[in-house]
Amino acid sequence: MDEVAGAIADPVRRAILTMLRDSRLPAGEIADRFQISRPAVSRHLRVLRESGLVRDELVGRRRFYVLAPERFAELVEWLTPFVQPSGLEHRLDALETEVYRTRRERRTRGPAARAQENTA
Amino acid sequence: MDEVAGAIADPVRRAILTMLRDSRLPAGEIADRFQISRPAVSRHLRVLRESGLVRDELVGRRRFYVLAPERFAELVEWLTPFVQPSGLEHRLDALETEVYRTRRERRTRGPAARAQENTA
DNA sequence: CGGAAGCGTAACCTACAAGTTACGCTTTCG
DNA sequence: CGAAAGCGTAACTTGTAGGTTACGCTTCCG
Repeated sequence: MDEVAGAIADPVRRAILTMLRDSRLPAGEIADRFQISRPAVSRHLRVLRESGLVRDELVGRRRFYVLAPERFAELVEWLTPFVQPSGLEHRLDALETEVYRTRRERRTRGPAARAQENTA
Repeated sequence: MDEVAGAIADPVRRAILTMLRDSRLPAGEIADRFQISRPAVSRHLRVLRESGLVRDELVGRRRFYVLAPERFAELVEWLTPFVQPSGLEHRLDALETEVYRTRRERRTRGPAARAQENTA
């Protein structure tokens, strides 16, 4: 829990997580999107890995990073009691949005399409 | 947003927030519950204040701290897209729990009771 | 087989977060 | 009015997070 909160506290790591929301990415491609050096990004990736927020998949000489959604829920559940009752509406809206997004993506790219992406 | 995430990353500050969930507290009483020195706690309180997660209310020579729920929602909304679809159930459960908790508290202590507490 | 591609790690530097002690400003009250 | 209560702030110390460069290990491919 402490690790998760700490991991999310850094803006670079939050940006990485946002990138991975769209698709899995190899370490090099992630590093290219930042101004900081590749080793610096590599360590951010390690922090994310150790916090359990991402997994890595080795493919040849590349290492792909993938979101590991499980741990996110912890933090959300910790935060829930603090959200003001009037904020519940917004949260339900967000939930709804998310449900639609998930459905749309499942239509767009089925499980089969997943094997095709990121093979450049 | 960065401030909020950073504020929550610290275990002491999370503990303070949890305390304030039950009732508002004066700075001294908060400090007493930790092993670290009072000035240290005082700075944690400042961080929380500047991040907008808490407000302070001056009463005589005491300074009470109160939760300011608004900012919490930001973080929750940022996290929402990452929570796995199967996690939605858990989140809805948490929501339900929270709703009941809120209702129970509103029954137990009405708005009138609020003026009575923490007047020791 | 040898060089390049792709990453991680080690060693080092620097800035900052978080702790401590000392101090000063209001407010309360005998 | 003066002392104590209640907090915040300043100044200082120290561990660690995050950046850089240098290096080494696999994997791919001409």
